[in-house]
Amino acid sequence: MSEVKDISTVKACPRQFVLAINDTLNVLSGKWKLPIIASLLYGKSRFKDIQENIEKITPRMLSKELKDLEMNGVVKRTVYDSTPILIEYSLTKSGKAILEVLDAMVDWGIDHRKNTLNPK
Amino acid sequence: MSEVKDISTVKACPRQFVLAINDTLNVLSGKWKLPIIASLLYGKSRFKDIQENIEKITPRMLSKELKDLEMNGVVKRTVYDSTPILIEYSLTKSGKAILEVLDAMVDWGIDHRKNTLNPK
DNA sequence: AATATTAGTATACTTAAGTATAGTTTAATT
DNA sequence: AATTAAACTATACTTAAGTATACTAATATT
Repeated sequence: MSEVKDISTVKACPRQFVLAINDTLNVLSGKWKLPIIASLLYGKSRFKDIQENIEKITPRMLSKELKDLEMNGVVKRTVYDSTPILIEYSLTKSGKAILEVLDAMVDWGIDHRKNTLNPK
Repeated sequence: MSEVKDISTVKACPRQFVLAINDTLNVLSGKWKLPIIASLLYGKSRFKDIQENIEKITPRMLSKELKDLEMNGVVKRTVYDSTPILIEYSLTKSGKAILEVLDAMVDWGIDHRKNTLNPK
Protein backbone atom coordinates (compact mmCIF):
# COMPACT_ATOMS: atom_id res chain seq x y z
CA MET A 1 0.00 0.00 0.00
CA SER A 2 1.54 3.22 -1.12
CA GLU A 3 1.34 6.33 1.04
CA VAL A 4 1.10 8.44 -2.05
CA LYS A 5 -2.32 8.67 -3.63
CA ASP A 6 -2.40 8.63 -7.36
CA ILE A 7 -2.28 12.03 -8.91
CA SER A 8 -5.90 12.21 -10.03
CA THR A 9 -7.06 11.64 -6.45
CA VAL A 10 -4.68 14.15 -4.97
CA LYS A 11 -5.34 16.92 -7.41
CA ALA A 12 -9.08 16.62 -7.96
CA CYS A 13 -10.89 19.26 -5.94
CA PRO A 14 -13.28 17.54 -3.49
CA ARG A 15 -16.93 18.17 -4.17
CA GLN A 16 -17.52 19.77 -0.77
CA PHE A 17 -14.76 22.30 -1.46
CA VAL A 18 -16.46 23.28 -4.67
CA LEU A 19 -19.76 23.64 -2.83
CA ALA A 20 -18.14 25.72 -0.09
CA ILE A 21 -16.49 28.07 -2.56
CA ASN A 22 -19.72 28.50 -4.45
CA ASP A 23 -21.59 29.29 -1.24
CA THR A 24 -19.04 31.98 -0.46
CA LEU A 25 -19.08 33.40 -3.94
CA ASN A 26 -22.86 33.49 -3.87
CA VAL A 27 -22.83 35.60 -0.74
CA LEU A 28 -20.37 38.07 -2.24
CA SER A 29 -21.36 38.36 -5.85
CA GLY A 30 -23.52 40.96 -7.45
CA LYS A 31 -23.26 44.70 -7.40
CA TRP A 32 -24.57 45.41 -3.93
CA LYS A 33 -23.75 42.53 -1.59
CA LEU A 34 -20.38 43.87 -0.55
CA PRO A 35 -21.52 47.43 0.07
CA ILE A 36 -24.35 46.06 2.17
CA ILE A 37 -22.11 43.77 4.21
CA ALA A 38 -19.61 46.60 4.60
CA SER A 39 -22.36 48.92 5.77
CA LEU A 40 -23.44 46.36 8.37
CA LEU A 41 -19.86 45.77 9.49
CA TYR A 42 -19.59 49.52 9.88
CA GLY A 43 -22.68 49.48 12.02
CA LYS A 44 -25.48 51.06 10.06
CA SER A 45 -28.43 48.79 10.55
CA ARG A 46 -31.79 50.24 9.60
CA PHE A 47 -33.16 50.05 6.08
CA LYS A 48 -33.08 53.81 5.73
CA ASP A 49 -29.56 54.05 7.12
CA ILE A 50 -28.20 51.47 4.72
CA GLN A 51 -30.00 53.10 1.85
CA GLU A 52 -28.48 56.47 2.69
CA ASN A 53 -25.09 54.93 3.29
CA ILE A 54 -25.03 53.29 -0.11
CA GLU A 55 -25.93 56.08 -2.42
CA LYS A 56 -27.64 55.03 -5.63
CA ILE A 57 -29.02 51.73 -4.41
CA THR A 58 -32.75 51.53 -5.02
CA PRO A 59 -35.07 50.26 -2.28
CA ARG A 60 -35.98 47.38 -4.57
CA MET A 61 -32.41 46.14 -4.76
CA LEU A 62 -31.72 46.76 -1.09
CA SER A 63 -34.83 44.82 -0.15
CA LYS A 64 -34.01 42.01 -2.54
CA GLU A 65 -30.39 41.66 -1.44
CA LEU A 66 -31.19 41.84 2.26
CA LYS A 67 -33.74 39.05 1.83
CA ASP A 68 -31.20 37.06 -0.10
CA LEU A 69 -28.53 37.54 2.56
CA GLU A 70 -31.06 36.72 5.27
CA MET A 71 -32.08 33.52 3.52
CA ASN A 72 -28.41 32.59 3.26
CA GLY A 73 -27.86 33.06 6.97
CA VAL A 74 -25.56 36.04 6.63
CA VAL A 75 -27.90 38.77 7.82
CA LYS A 76 -30.44 38.77 10.62
CA ARG A 77 -33.60 40.89 10.53
CA THR A 78 -34.94 41.91 13.92
CA VAL A 79 -38.30 43.56 14.49
CA TYR A 80 -38.51 45.64 17.63
CA ASP A 81 -42.08 46.00 18.76
CA SER A 82 -41.57 49.54 19.86
CA THR A 83 -43.70 52.41 18.72
CA PRO A 84 -43.06 53.19 16.00
CA ILE A 85 -42.00 49.74 14.97
CA LEU A 86 -38.26 49.46 14.44
CA ILE A 87 -36.51 47.04 12.14
CA GLU A 88 -32.82 46.32 12.44
CA TYR A 89 -30.50 44.40 10.23
CA SER A 90 -27.31 42.86 11.57
CA LEU A 91 -24.71 40.34 10.55
CA THR A 92 -24.91 36.83 11.91
CA LYS A 93 -21.85 35.10 13.33
CA SER A 94 -21.12 33.79 9.84
CA GLY A 95 -21.77 37.22 8.42
CA LYS A 96 -19.10 38.71 10.64
CA ALA A 97 -16.72 35.86 9.92
CA ILE A 98 -16.74 36.69 6.23
CA LEU A 99 -14.34 39.48 7.12
CA GLU A 100 -11.61 36.85 6.98
CA VAL A 101 -12.44 36.13 3.37
CA LEU A 102 -12.45 39.83 2.63
CA ASP A 103 -9.03 40.13 4.26
CA ALA A 104 -7.67 37.41 2.00
CA MET A 105 -9.19 39.23 -0.94
CA VAL A 106 -7.62 42.52 0.06
CA ASP A 107 -4.22 40.83 0.40
CA TRP A 108 -4.47 39.17 -2.98
CA GLY A 109 -5.80 42.28 -4.65
CA ILE A 110 -2.97 44.45 -3.33
CA ASP A 111 -0.27 41.91 -4.18
CA HIS A 112 -1.80 41.40 -7.57
CA ARG A 113 -1.63 45.09 -8.38
CA LYS A 114 2.03 45.06 -7.41
CA ASN A 115 2.76 41.95 -9.52
CA THR A 116 0.83 43.22 -12.48
CA LEU A 117 2.37 46.69 -12.58
CA ASN A 118 5.80 45.30 -11.80
CA PRO A 119 5.96 41.66 -12.87
CA LYS A 120 8.97 39.39 -12.50
CA MET B 1 -2.99 65.69 18.79
CA SER B 2 -4.84 62.55 19.74
CA GLU B 3 -3.43 59.15 18.87
CA VAL B 4 -6.92 57.88 18.36
CA LYS B 5 -8.49 58.70 15.05
CA ASP B 6 -12.11 59.68 15.19
CA ILE B 7 -14.45 56.81 14.62
CA SER B 8 -15.45 57.71 11.08
CA THR B 9 -11.80 57.57 9.99
CA VAL B 10 -11.06 54.31 11.76
CA LYS B 11 -14.09 52.44 10.56
CA ALA B 12 -14.36 53.66 7.02
CA CYS B 13 -12.94 51.09 4.64
CA PRO B 14 -9.92 52.62 2.83
CA ARG B 15 -10.45 53.16 -0.86
CA GLN B 16 -7.56 50.90 -1.83
CA PHE B 17 -9.11 48.04 0.13
CA VAL B 18 -12.32 48.46 -1.78
CA LEU B 19 -10.39 48.47 -5.04
CA ALA B 20 -8.43 45.38 -4.05
CA ILE B 21 -11.56 43.46 -3.11
CA ASN B 22 -13.23 44.43 -6.33
CA ASP B 23 -10.20 43.29 -8.34
CA THR B 24 -10.36 39.93 -6.63
CA LEU B 25 -14.09 39.59 -7.06
CA ASN B 26 -13.73 40.45 -10.72
CA VAL B 27 -11.28 37.64 -11.25
CA LEU B 28 -13.56 35.12 -9.57
CA SER B 29 -17.05 36.12 -10.58
CA GLY B 30 -19.10 34.72 -13.40
CA LYS B 31 -20.06 31.17 -14.17
CA TRP B 32 -16.80 29.89 -15.62
CA LYS B 33 -13.86 31.71 -14.01
CA LEU B 34 -13.48 29.29 -11.14
CA PRO B 35 -13.72 26.12 -13.21
CA ILE B 36 -11.11 27.56 -15.56
CA ILE B 37 -8.74 28.53 -12.77
CA ALA B 38 -9.29 25.15 -11.13
CA SER B 39 -8.55 23.42 -14.40
CA LEU B 40 -5.31 25.35 -14.74
CA LEU B 41 -4.35 24.66 -11.12
CA TYR B 42 -4.99 21.01 -11.88
CA GLY B 43 -2.68 21.28 -14.83
CA LYS B 44 -4.77 21.08 -17.97
CA SER B 45 -3.49 23.78 -20.20
CA ARG B 46 -4.53 23.60 -23.83
CA PHE B 47 -7.74 25.10 -25.09
CA LYS B 48 -9.09 21.72 -26.08
CA ASP B 49 -8.09 20.16 -22.75
CA ILE B 50 -9.80 22.86 -20.72
CA GLN B 51 -12.85 22.62 -22.91
CA GLU B 52 -13.05 18.87 -22.39
CA ASN B 53 -12.32 19.24 -18.70
CA ILE B 54 -15.17 21.68 -18.19
CA GLU B 55 -18.07 19.97 -19.84
CA LYS B 56 -20.74 22.28 -21.20
CA ILE B 57 -18.59 25.36 -21.63
CA THR B 58 -18.81 26.69 -25.16
CA PRO B 59 -15.67 27.74 -27.03
CA ARG B 60 -17.05 31.26 -27.12
CA MET B 61 -17.19 31.50 -23.35
CA LEU B 62 -13.87 29.76 -22.84
CA SER B 63 -12.20 32.11 -25.28
CA LYS B 64 -13.82 35.15 -23.74
CA GLU B 65 -12.97 34.21 -20.17
CA LEU B 66 -9.39 33.24 -21.00
CA LYS B 67 -8.88 36.60 -22.68
CA ASP B 68 -10.40 38.31 -19.70
CA LEU B 69 -8.16 36.43 -17.25
CA GLU B 70 -5.16 37.11 -19.45
CA MET B 71 -5.92 40.81 -19.57
CA ASN B 72 -6.22 40.78 -15.80
CA GLY B 73 -2.82 39.18 -15.38
CA VAL B 74 -4.09 35.92 -13.98
CA VAL B 75 -3.50 33.69 -16.98
CA LYS B 76 -0.61 33.58 -19.41
CA ARG B 77 -1.01 32.46 -23.01
CA THR B 78 2.07 30.94 -24.57
CA VAL B 79 2.45 30.14 -28.24
CA TYR B 80 4.95 27.41 -29.02
CA ASP B 81 6.28 27.71 -32.52
CA SER B 82 6.34 23.97 -33.00
CA THR B 83 4.65 22.24 -35.84
CA PRO B 84 1.79 22.07 -35.43
CA ILE B 85 1.65 25.26 -33.48
CA LEU B 86 0.86 24.69 -29.81
CA ILE B 87 -0.87 27.08 -27.48
CA GLU B 88 -0.68 26.70 -23.75
CA TYR B 89 -2.48 28.50 -20.98
CA SER B 90 -1.03 28.70 -17.51
CA LEU B 91 -1.53 30.64 -14.30
CA THR B 92 0.72 33.58 -13.56
CA LYS B 93 2.28 34.01 -10.14
CA SER B 94 -0.78 35.98 -9.10
CA GLY B 95 -2.99 33.36 -10.64
CA LYS B 96 -1.45 30.67 -8.48
CA ALA B 97 -1.58 32.88 -5.41
CA ILE B 98 -5.33 33.14 -5.67
CA LEU B 99 -5.39 29.69 -4.12
CA GLU B 100 -5.05 31.44 -0.78
CA VAL B 101 -8.27 33.31 -1.38
CA LEU B 102 -9.95 30.09 -2.42
CA ASP B 103 -8.73 28.48 0.80
CA ALA B 104 -10.29 31.26 2.85
CA MET B 105 -13.49 30.77 0.87
CA VAL B 106 -13.49 27.03 1.49
CA ASP B 107 -13.00 27.62 5.21
CA TRP B 108 -15.80 30.14 5.43
CA GLY B 109 -18.12 28.05 3.29
CA ILE B 110 -17.63 24.95 5.42
CA ASP B 111 -18.00 26.83 8.72
CA HIS B 112 -21.01 28.63 7.36
CA ARG B 113 -22.76 25.38 6.51
CA LYS B 114 -22.10 24.20 10.07
CA ASN B 115 -23.36 27.44 11.60
CA THR B 116 -26.39 27.60 9.39
CA LEU B 117 -27.51 24.01 9.90
CA ASN B 118 -26.66 24.15 13.58
CA PRO B 119 -26.75 27.77 14.72
CA LYS B 120 -26.03 28.90 18.27
C1' DA C 1 -56.69 67.31 8.45
C1' DA C 2 -52.53 67.45 5.77
C1' DT C 3 -47.73 66.18 5.54
C1' DA C 4 -43.71 63.41 6.64
C1' DT C 5 -41.22 59.14 7.81
C1' DT C 6 -40.02 54.23 7.76
C1' DA C 7 -39.94 50.16 5.44
C1' DG C 8 -40.81 48.51 2.05
C1' DT C 9 -43.77 46.49 -2.83
C1' DA C 10 -45.28 46.62 -7.93
C1' DT C 11 -44.67 47.13 -12.74
C1' DA C 12 -42.16 48.00 -16.62
C1' DC C 13 -37.97 48.47 -18.59
C1' DT C 14 -32.73 48.20 -19.90
C1' DT C 15 -28.21 46.19 -19.75
C1' DA C 16 -25.15 42.47 -18.89
C1' DA C 17 -24.13 37.64 -18.93
C1' DG C 18 -24.45 33.43 -21.00
C1' DT C 19 -26.12 29.97 -24.84
C1' DA C 20 -26.74 27.85 -29.47
C1' DT C 21 -25.15 27.01 -33.74
C1' DA C 22 -22.34 27.48 -37.47
C1' DG C 23 -18.16 28.91 -39.67
C1' DT C 24 -12.88 29.96 -40.26
C1' DT C 25 -7.88 29.13 -40.48
C1' DT C 26 -3.74 26.49 -40.42
C1' DA C 27 -1.64 22.37 -40.59
C1' DA C 28 -1.66 17.04 -40.30
C1' DT C 29 -3.30 12.60 -41.60
C1' DT C 30 -5.30 9.05 -44.77
C1' DA D 1 -7.54 15.31 -52.74
C1' DA D 2 -10.63 14.77 -48.84
C1' DT D 3 -11.02 14.43 -43.96
C1' DT D 4 -9.66 15.49 -39.27
C1' DA D 5 -7.93 18.37 -35.41
C1' DA D 6 -6.87 22.52 -32.76
C1' DA D 7 -7.97 26.94 -31.66
C1' DC D 8 -10.66 29.74 -32.14
C1' DT D 9 -14.51 33.78 -34.28
C1' DA D 10 -19.27 35.47 -35.81
C1' DT D 11 -24.11 36.11 -35.45
C1' DA D 12 -28.27 35.69 -33.30
C1' DC D 13 -30.63 34.66 -29.41
C1' DT D 14 -32.25 33.89 -24.28
C1' DT D 15 -31.95 34.53 -19.40
C1' DA D 16 -30.40 36.92 -15.42
C1' DA D 17 -29.25 41.10 -13.09
C1' DG D 18 -30.07 45.64 -12.27
C1' DT D 19 -32.71 50.34 -12.93
C1' DA D 20 -36.52 53.77 -12.97
C1' DT D 21 -40.54 55.30 -11.30
C1' DA D 22 -44.42 55.11 -8.79
C1' DC D 23 -46.99 53.41 -5.16
C1' DT D 24 -48.60 51.44 -0.25
C1' DA D 25 -49.38 50.85 4.86
C1' DA D 26 -48.65 52.20 9.37
C1' DT D 27 -47.67 55.63 12.43
C1' DA D 28 -46.04 60.45 13.85
C1' DT D 29 -45.77 65.34 13.44
C1' DT D 30 -47.46 70.05 12.43
